[in-house]
Amino acid sequence: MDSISLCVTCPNRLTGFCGALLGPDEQRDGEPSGWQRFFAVEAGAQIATRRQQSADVLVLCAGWAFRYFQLADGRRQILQFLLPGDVVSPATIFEGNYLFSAKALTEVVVSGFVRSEVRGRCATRQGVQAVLATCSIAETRDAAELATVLGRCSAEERIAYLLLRLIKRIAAGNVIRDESYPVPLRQQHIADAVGLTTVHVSRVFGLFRKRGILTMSDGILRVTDRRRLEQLGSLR
Amino acid sequence: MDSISLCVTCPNRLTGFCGALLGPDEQRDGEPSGWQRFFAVEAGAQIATRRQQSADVLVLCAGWAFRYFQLADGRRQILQFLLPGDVVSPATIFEGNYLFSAKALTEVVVSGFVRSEVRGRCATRQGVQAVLATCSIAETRDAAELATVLGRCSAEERIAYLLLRLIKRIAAGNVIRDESYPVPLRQQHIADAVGLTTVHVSRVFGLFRKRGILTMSDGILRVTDRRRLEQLGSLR
DNA sequence: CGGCAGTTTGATGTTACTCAATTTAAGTGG
DNA sequence: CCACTTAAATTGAGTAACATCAAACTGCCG
Repeated sequence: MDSISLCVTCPNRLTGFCGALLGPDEQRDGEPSGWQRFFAVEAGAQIATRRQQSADVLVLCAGWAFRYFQLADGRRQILQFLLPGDVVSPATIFEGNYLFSAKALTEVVVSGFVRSEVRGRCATRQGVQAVLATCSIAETRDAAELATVLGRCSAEERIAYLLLRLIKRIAAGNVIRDESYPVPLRQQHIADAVGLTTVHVSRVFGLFRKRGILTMSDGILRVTDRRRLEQLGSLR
Repeated sequence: MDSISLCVTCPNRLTGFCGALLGPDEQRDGEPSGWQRFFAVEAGAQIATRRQQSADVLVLCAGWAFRYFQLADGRRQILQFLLPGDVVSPATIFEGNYLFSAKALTEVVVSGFVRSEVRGRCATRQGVQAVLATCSIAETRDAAELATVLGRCSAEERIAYLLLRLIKRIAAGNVIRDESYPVPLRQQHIADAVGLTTVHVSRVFGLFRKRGILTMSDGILRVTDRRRLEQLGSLR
């Protein structure tokens, strides 16, 4: 993970965690502010490793990544896909080492905030705590929903759930036409996220294609029957 | 859920969340302090329901309960078993309504703290924030580990993991002799916690018994081969 | 053109589910 | 104390869902 001198603009810095953390005065392009650093990470590279000590709080600025938990024998569970604006590991705001590992899916730019500074602002700056609470609540809700889906839902339901969650998050930050979403995932990632094998993921995609629900190729997910997808993948 | 006038002593109030929240001056037996109420809940009764509005932050004082998420068709996933001292739903400290439902396993005593007061103390009282952070981190870690186990582990591993987690928590607050733990769970609860059917849970217990790993009857779990159990159920 | 990573497909195996019957345990009222 | 009731656990047989193994196919890049 190389530190880059070029100052990269975090496209989502005005919203979410970054937005609350940085005052409006600091949210202009310009040289790094001293307690904020930027890193470029190449596709597929490790961003963080469980139990590793971390100097700062990482926030994803550009590209896709994922948080995961790996068992001793190599099996792994992807816990969350990370999109620009997401905190790589919210727990690092309070704790020195990572609870989970994280890897880059695409080329990625990560911003690191010095932890002590972040915590200082948590105490003093108006609104940071609220954002922190919201973020922490969202994290536990997501993890618990994932557990529910993994424990109680079929392969089709799991994949439908995952894709629905993803496209909602993608749509939140982008203009979407034709129910067509950029999703830079291999079937291996989907398998690791929903607790299946790649072979079975492929079969389910085949089924979805045959039934006219969706297709996925070239990193583009095209949803052709949103209603049916939601019948399968909504938890309510 | 009846409010009880009798003042019940929360045995764990000196540790964890309650301990940090209440000052040492308030930690004596006596009449309720005005912003803290107590409720008695009978075995099997609902303590909280998802999306229900909550006036206060509930903490379990006595008995066992569990948090769960229920799907529209009745399938449910138990997310965590709650022991005395546990916050029923940590998110309620910040949010008005429950993210998850909760039910009593045994007769239970729950203590309710007025939310505004809790939040006030979060801002001012030394140490409350740290405990809150620790508690929130533990919650996400547990949920993520659960997701990993559900997504990637076999039935035997799942049950071993669940029991190991439970006995660690039980042992933390009690004197344990003979690797023998009080566990007031039906096989139905275990099934709902690890994403299996009761029939299959029964078979796995039969296997564990035959192999001399553990037995469970009359609400007592007896571990006869801790090492083998840990080989199955440890994540490291 | 060959090589490689990712996907698809088929055949077969295993794990866990379903359904149904039986046993065990725990009350409950006479 | 004992028949009766009921909930929980166990067992067996058959089935469905998903895994495993292996081969073929696709698109891409050097």
